[in-house]
Amino acid sequence: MTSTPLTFEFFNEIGIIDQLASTMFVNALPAGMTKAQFTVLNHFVRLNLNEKSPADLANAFQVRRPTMTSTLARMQQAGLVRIRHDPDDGRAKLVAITAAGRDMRERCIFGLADLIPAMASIISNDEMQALLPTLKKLRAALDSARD
Amino acid sequence: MTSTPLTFEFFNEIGIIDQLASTMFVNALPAGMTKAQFTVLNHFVRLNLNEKSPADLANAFQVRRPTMTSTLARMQQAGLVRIRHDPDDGRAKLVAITAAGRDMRERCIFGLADLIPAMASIISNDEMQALLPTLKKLRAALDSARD
DNA sequence: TGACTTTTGTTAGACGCCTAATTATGTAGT
DNA sequence: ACTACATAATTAGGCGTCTAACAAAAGTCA
Repeated sequence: MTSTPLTFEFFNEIGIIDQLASTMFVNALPAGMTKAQFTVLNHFVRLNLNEKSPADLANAFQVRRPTMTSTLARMQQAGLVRIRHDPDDGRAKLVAITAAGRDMRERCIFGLADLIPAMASIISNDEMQALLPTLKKLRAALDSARD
Repeated sequence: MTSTPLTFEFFNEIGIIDQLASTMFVNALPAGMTKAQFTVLNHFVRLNLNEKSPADLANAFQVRRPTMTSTLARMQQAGLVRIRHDPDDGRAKLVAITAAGRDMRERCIFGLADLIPAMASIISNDEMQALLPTLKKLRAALDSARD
């Protein structure tokens, strides 16, 4: 299709896959839980972090600062994270996961477990493994292309 | 990382790539234009369509009906599409692209042209070509997995 | 010290996407 | 015909993401 350059077709597929997979993902989570919020919780647990600034978190997820502000506000409201002023920097804040946050993360992992076999019938490990290196490279390149 | 199963890592990369690429994409479009709206316009032109129902369009883009309703409402407001009741089905509507819509689509294509070389330095045609078959298969599988 | 620049976080406004529920219209089956 | 189910579109409400603009604090440097 000359009128659909490869580049557009490629990113169009990526976009639709993300949309569909994200919806399945969220539906496997406890009610009210979202992908963005789970990602934050998981980040704290996986990397065993104590406190991180919103800016650091935004950076870690390749998301803008205002996006992180609003996600964190909801998470704080839900008791999933604790936020305090950084005593060493009047501008900054420090975010930490709470016990309720860890608990919620556990329940998310539990719900998501069912998703793995479902996905296995849709795409094989070999296929994912084959694509992953290029995807990681692409992600890194796009990230550094951001101003 | 044992704690990040391949499946999650895979879809996480996809998600971030989509996010970053979409932002670049939208920034290359005329002011106020969005990816979703461009996609609709492009669909009409590429497939040389006359009229399509909102439901058909939603289906074509793997998007829910209410999503399409709101996108079309904005496009109609902007004069990019014309919407009328389907004379043969009291429930349905029929959407058509307007001259202004075609014009806008042209201007989008023009703006996007600059993106292709930029992307070329980020991922090669060969790499995209190599991934595309699996991505298309994955997209189709995820789509049919939807209820 | 003082002026300029950078960084952090927030607010405001817009979009796209979703789910749940509603209304109107069609279709099927008895 | 009537009833029951299915389909089209919408409304309402919520989340995540973005850009633009702003306030406050920190850093830089003459």
